[in-house]
Amino acid sequence: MSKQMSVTIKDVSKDASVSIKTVSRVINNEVNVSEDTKHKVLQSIARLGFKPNKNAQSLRSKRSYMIALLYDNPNKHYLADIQSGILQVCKETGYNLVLQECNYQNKNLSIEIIEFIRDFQIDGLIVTPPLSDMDDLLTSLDNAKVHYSIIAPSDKRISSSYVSSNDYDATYAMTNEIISKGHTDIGFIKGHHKHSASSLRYKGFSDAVVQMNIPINSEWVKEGDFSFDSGFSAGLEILDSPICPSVIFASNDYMAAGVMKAAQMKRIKIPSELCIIGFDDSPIAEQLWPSLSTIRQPVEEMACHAAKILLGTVDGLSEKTESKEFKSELILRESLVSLSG
Amino acid sequence: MSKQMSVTIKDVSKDASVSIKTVSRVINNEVNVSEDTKHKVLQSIARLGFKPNKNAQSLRSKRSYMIALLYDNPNKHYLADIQSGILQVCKETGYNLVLQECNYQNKNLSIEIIEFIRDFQIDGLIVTPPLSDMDDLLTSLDNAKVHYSIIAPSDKRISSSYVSSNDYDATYAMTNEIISKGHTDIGFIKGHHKHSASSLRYKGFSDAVVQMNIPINSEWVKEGDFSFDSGFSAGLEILDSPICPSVIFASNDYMAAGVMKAAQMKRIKIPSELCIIGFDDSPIAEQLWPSLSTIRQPVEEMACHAAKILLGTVDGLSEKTESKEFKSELILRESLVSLSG
DNA sequence: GCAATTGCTGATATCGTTGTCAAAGAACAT
DNA sequence: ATGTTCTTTGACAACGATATCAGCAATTGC
Repeated sequence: MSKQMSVTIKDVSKDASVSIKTVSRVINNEVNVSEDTKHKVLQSIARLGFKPNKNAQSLRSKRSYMIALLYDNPNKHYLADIQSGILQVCKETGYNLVLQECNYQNKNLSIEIIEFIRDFQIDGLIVTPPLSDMDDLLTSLDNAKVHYSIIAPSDKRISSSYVSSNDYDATYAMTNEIISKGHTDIGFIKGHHKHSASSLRYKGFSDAVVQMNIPINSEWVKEGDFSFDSGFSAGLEILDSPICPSVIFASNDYMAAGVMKAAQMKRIKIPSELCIIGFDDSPIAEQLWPSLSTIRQPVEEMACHAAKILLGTVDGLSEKTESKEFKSELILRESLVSLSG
Repeated sequence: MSKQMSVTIKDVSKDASVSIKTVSRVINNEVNVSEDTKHKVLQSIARLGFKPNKNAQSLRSKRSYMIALLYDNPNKHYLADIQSGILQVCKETGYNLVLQECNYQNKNLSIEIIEFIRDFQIDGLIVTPPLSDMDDLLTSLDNAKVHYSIIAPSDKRISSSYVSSNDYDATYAMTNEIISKGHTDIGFIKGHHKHSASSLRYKGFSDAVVQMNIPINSEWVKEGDFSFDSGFSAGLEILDSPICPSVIFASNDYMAAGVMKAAQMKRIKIPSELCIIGFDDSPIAEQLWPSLSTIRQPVEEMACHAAKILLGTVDGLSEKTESKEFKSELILRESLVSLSG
């Protein structure tokens, strides 16, 4: 206790008068240990304050008790939510989270990631958009027999470790909400084409519009990259059209904020002259004036679930968790009102 | 190569016809290895694609090649910047970053952190506000001989591993800027009292005001907690005063955004009737309309520097990096104009 | 010329766990 | 009584690196 040296399994085995292997058995909750010896060992462990050395465990068992988060996402709030969701599960299970920032354009990405996993014996990965949209990456991970779970908008990909959001349904529902308020002139700003969410969100919008026999004016449909600036430019372009829409639906809140700024600079009144819709329910949605109608996905919960799925496959102990699609929620705020006149 | 098994130092030693110790010497860049053998070994390493096993290294050398980021900060952008700054350095040096979210109210915080470090043999810590303001925590770390570097507003604490920002100077300068524009009725919203930045920022403001013989109206000074909501409430309170200030200076951008929303709801025109100033240059500052005048700290650079300092002490190889105070920059945007009338 | 120092190298112990395998005893079947 | 199986246990090797220390040349000092 007073010495600097830390207590090892050997000390425990002496204290409990059993072999080190038996102590190891108790630590790892193996079967075939009599209640008596188990109790004895646990007492010694408690008395000596023994903590297994993770590096020795990792070296021998080839498991690191660490999982990594793979991301290449400019949206910091999204990322922060993902991180805290994962960290909750890590805290419960004693795993640790390491960050791995990636560049989806990196030609060697798959190779580098697999090297990283081997180097640090990372037990598993959580893959977020847009990396989760890269089929070749996922295939490489499969081939390398890497454990992973992915967070992504739902589409047809079949995988057992899949946490998804229903982006299509969400924009479909929001578009119906817009139409029900009497609007027919609706602009749309798409997201970055590398994100599968972009096409799904647009499809939800266009399907809803077409279903109601409302024509899509292609002058009012622009492509952004999820950034404020791209939303701002797209907004300016749309608002420069000879005829303006009465609503602009942007594929995320940052772009919606860009549209709002563009409109305000042009002295267009929101929401009376122009309604604006976003996606994500970022903090900024509530902080703008007027506040932004948007769509909320339970990102933190999704990340939590993804971590549980991963640890379920990695760590036999925790019960298996199933794939799941999470539902989004429409958040109606000041920026969307019924069409007047 | 074809086998699943990874290449070990033993394989290299055979291939190069030297002892494993010599290979180890080469890996670790030790002295007293002849150029000849060094070359031979490096060739074998390259040929076999050898990568040292981090867990074995850690076990033997008691170093994990991992550093941890300690935080308890609601500001996600700040945190994201910190993370990417650190990750840059990690990438260069081959270290990894693990996240450790803390609760500054946790009574056992010091103990838990030190346990965490022992468990995972974490090589060092980077401590961010408000944890960096907790003297007892830092003392515990010192006693446990834990390597760490801290990021904090400058104050008198003496430490060799200290990256600081000049919050006092920054608000002092900004206040002078405000005064030079003819304003004398200035409100201020303080930040969370647990952050030392809060008092420093207020002191910079009040010193500048007092120096110019401008009285401080205590009705116009409120305390928030750095959140949008607290800024919103404080803003409403100030704007409900019988006489309103012509400027409100908030201790961060989120609170400033809250003030802006409060003003806009009251149909107070910005900036003609009320100027608003923030702090941090968060993305929202530019995205609001009118855009927010604020103060920019090079957070990412600071984090980068903190990581370098830490790895300088942890990892003898990299050259030592010194403590440093980073200067802030005034960002003047639309929300601050000269007093008219 | 001989001892002392320096430069380079390798055999082997070691870090703290888990894995392998065999032994001992109890329980059961024949 | 004997063979077979099951449960519980421990001795020892192994994981893949670094640390210690000793040995052997080559160089230096006097």
